[in-house]
Amino acid sequence: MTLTRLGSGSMPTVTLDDVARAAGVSRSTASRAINGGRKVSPEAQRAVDDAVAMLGYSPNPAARTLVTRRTGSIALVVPEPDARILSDPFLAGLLRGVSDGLTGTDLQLVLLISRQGERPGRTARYLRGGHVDGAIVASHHEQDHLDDQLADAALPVVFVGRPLSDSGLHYVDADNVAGGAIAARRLLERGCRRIGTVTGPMTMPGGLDRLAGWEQEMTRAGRATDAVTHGDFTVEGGARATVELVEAHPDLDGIFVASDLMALGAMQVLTERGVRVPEDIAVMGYDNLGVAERTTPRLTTVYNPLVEMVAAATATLLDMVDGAPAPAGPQVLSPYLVEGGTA
Amino acid sequence: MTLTRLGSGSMPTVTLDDVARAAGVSRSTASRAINGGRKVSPEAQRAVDDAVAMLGYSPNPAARTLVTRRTGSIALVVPEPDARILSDPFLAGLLRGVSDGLTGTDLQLVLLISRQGERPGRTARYLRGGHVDGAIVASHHEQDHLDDQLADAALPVVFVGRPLSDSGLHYVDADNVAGGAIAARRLLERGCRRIGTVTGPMTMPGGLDRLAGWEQEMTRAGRATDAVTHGDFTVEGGARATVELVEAHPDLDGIFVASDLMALGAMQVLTERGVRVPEDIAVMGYDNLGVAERTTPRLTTVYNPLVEMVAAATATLLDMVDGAPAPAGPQVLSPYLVEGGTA
DNA sequence: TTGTACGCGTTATCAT
DNA sequence: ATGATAACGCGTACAA
Repeated sequence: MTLTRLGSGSMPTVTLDDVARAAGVSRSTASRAINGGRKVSPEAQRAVDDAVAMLGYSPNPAARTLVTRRTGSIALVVPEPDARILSDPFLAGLLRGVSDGLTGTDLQLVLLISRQGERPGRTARYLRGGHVDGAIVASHHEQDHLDDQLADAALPVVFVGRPLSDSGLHYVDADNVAGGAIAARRLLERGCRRIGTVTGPMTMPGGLDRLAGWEQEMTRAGRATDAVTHGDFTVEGGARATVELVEAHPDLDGIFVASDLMALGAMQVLTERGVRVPEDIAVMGYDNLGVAERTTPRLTTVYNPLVEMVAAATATLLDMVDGAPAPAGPQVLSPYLVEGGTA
Repeated sequence: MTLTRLGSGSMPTVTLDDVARAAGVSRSTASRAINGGRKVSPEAQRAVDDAVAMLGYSPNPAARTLVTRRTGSIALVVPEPDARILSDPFLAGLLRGVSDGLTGTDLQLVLLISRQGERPGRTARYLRGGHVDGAIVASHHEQDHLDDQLADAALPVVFVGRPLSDSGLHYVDADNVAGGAIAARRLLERGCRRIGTVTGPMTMPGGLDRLAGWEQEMTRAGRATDAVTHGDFTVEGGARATVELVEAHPDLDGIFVASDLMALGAMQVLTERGVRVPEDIAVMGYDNLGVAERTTPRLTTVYNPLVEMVAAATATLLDMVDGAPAPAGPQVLSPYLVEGGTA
């Protein structure tokens, strides 16, 4: 007897029943053999395995989900795709993190990118709708209230980066305050006499915290903290804020720029103006997520352990999905200095 | 009567039956009201709407999928995460493309990143398993035989980039031959007397085609095409290949580097060696996917219309999912020159 | 160890 | 327009 493979015509969906019949056992036995394989005789097991191979059987995920209440997938939520998110190593870092965290599992990744102009609440509805077993939410903006919308959800959720409204949600974060301090310290130890900073958006925890850390360290060293301008985590924004900064404070000989992308912009405008980096002005960046490596000279920067954060978040999420209680406090990872030639 | 919201306890899964009961109609009517709303009286519609809102009802996707045979999601397959894929604007471009193509739809995106060390065929099995309604496959390497594995599948699939084994699959591509020619032409018109090229991997269609285009144009202009070295689409590889190239051909005054990342490496080593760009040697890049914008001077390059390709692929896929036949031939988009200061 | 029977939540068919 | 009722494909108590 020959097996006829139907060409492009829709395959006649081989079901568990077919497998059972072909193996000469009942559906239950076939099911057990296919899953754990517990409580099934070697012969039955073999018969089922053969039938599966023969028929090219693949369990229907929907049916399985319907009864097990497990979808086998988790969501990565990337809200508000502003310039920073979609154009940068940031996104790649996120994906590497969850990808790392998912190795060994059979879970798949559903990527939720909030498209602008879509009805608010759509993402939250999707997440609560039972499409996924859990979610990790990255870098949310202030305006979207995903944290509130998810606060009372049954769905396991882990945030990457401290949510603005601390509603008891679990999250993993990097110690951006410490990072800002590291940057300041480097410039101080380097002997800079007058140090300024270009911050990130004051609406984002990361921007705020890095500034706070810088101020702390500067103050501790008895330095002024008045040379501050604000950027938006983009190259152009960094360039603009740097021009502002140096024009307002011509005596600067060291700048902490709160992201590598902005630092890139800073280096460009400084170079254009004939300012030598680091001889005239030392520049510290932040992130080390693929940009700092590519400047000349290589940017001295602070590593923002994004991949590790996301991997940790994923690991935690997996535990929660498996029924483990959410960890008591947040996990906080430490940034560290990455040597370069600009500070 | 007050609605009691259960706190963290797992919500008692409100089903369509509950809605129907609360609305005083049958399940069928409730279902119709919730979906198209066809053949349902205004009163019934209102009653159902109210009940839905009241109960916070959300249809069970698994149950729905089970009967409709639609999952409401498509997969983006990113095989073989080598250096190029995960660390670069390439991935961001892919995601922007599908994201663009998905606007207006209720489809979600499942990201399939082949993790190395996983059983081969896993991805193909997943795709054939009915988890998604369709798939777009990007930038596959030679070694994974996803194209073969998917050739006879019932699942709608669109490739981004020409598959190596042309098995009648549908794909959308960029005209890399034309792109290579554009790069060559620019260098020729600029007055370069001796032109070389750093290619991409000779195992990838893009690498091969860009070289072919360059050779075509050079030959047409009566120039030699012997100054060729091979890179791997990475910064380091580009730097290495460039050194090789200029050492073997000291008379070069123009180089076409087949990717911006490699061009970045090229500019770095050239600068280190005291070679001025573009005065001594003009440099043409390729891609314009986020790297060229950030070099100083800005790289002159050829735009590889990745986002448009993926968006087109997604659009085609959506049609196919909706039952439309696969287009006859491949869609091919055209690259174009992007001005910069290096050539 | 194996099989029987039921339930998961929805949509689709077909009378009414 | 509405309402029974039958699938959809699978896991799993429970009984044997």
